[in-house]
Amino acid sequence: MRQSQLFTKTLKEVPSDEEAKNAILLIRAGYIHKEMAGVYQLLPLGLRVVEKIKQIVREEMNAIGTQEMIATNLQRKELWERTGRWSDQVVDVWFKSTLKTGAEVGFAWSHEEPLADMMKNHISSYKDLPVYIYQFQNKLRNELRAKSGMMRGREFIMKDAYSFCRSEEDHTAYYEACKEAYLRSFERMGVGEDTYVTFADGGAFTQYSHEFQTVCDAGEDLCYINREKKIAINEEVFSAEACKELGVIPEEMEKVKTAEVGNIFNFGRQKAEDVGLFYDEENGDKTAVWMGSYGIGITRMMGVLVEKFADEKGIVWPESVSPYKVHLVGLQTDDAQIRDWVDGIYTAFQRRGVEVLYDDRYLRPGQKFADADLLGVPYRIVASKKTKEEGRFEVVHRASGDVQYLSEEELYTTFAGT
RNA sequence: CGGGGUGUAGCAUAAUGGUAGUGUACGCGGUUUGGGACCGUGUGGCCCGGGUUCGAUUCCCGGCAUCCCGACCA
Repeated sequence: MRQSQLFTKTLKEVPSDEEAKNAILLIRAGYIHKEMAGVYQLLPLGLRVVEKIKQIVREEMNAIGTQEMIATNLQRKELWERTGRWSDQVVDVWFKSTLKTGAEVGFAWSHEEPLADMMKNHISSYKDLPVYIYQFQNKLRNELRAKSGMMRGREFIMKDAYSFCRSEEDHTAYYEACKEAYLRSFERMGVGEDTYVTFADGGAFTQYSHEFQTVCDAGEDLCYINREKKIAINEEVFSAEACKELGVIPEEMEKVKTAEVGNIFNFGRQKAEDVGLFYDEENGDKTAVWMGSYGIGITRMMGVLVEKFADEKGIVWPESVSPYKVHLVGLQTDDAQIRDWVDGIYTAFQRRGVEVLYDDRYLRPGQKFADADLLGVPYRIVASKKTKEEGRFEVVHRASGDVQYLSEEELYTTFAGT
């Protein structure tokens, strides 16, 4: 992508209506646009990051046999009434509207009910089980108070998966596989070290549920963690008994702020019973399906990554989610000879399939470097008149600041990657 | 939903009971060119409604928006 063609502009000033570091940097760098409190448009750069995060999660979900689909945002009132969750007293984040016909509809804050109900069309026998589905979808939640930028919005992208099993054993096997898939996903996004499978309140169905909490100062949750044993307990269920059960000593637990990036739930057979999702056993018995649900906050993850890795100059993306792999910064490109030469390097990168953002603008170097730092692409490659004469390219690693000098050929072998 | 703060140009800000100044961004001309350079010039603005007043961007009331703290987050 030629930066001169990118319609987004960077901002030197900090927006006055944002306090959260993630929102400030993402807005300043032109990744997102604030539409209203807790609602952000994804601009071209932001979309690329979101797609990168999604792709990692997609690969891991596919790998454990989960099938991707997309559910609708409009939902039936009748369905939620059946499970007692239409009422605003029970679920206080509903957005609701009315069709021209007069029928009330809800906007998706979760997809548990509709997808469980939908499965009645596809699951009727034990032979049809198990089924694992997932989607990336916008969730709409009428939060009383949006805050922390991308971390807690009213409209956000979530990956939600649902499992439909015959037995508890089958369910547990998938549940564990999903747990591993999540850990691999977070590892790939660069926060494996700091992300904990956390014991949290299990709600109505089980004693504990599992959350995936990433240590992050901007997070809203408090957890007690044990770094060696890699065990974390949410403050809400932290107790002497809980510690004993998990084999840790309360005094050895470190209290940290965390952001919930994922959550997995075991519903048992209750959910299917409420919705009316039954299958025939071999002997003809009607049995409720054993269900589970599994979420990852995609856009929240984007915010968490900014919060965790950004420095005073701007965003620092983990390579796996960066909108581009290299940022080719051309200097003296107003000189036609230099420009043609740098254009050639840009084209060569593209031909080799390297995701490259090319700063071809006629600006002063300082401005281009400042923008590059703000955007946070992992490698900045400068191509200038001097580079052309000396035949070696300055390559700066955004995260560490390490500088190396490579020949043109080395550039391609290094970044074309295998 | 309770408490507090703030609404002036794309963004950030200043002053003011008599229609508003600056920075940045943007347009034009010029000097610059390895860390957000500079000179000249130009475009562009008081959240909405009501009240007080000869006159309100300014004061008062209400609304809306937004931020923060708390509550909430099955």
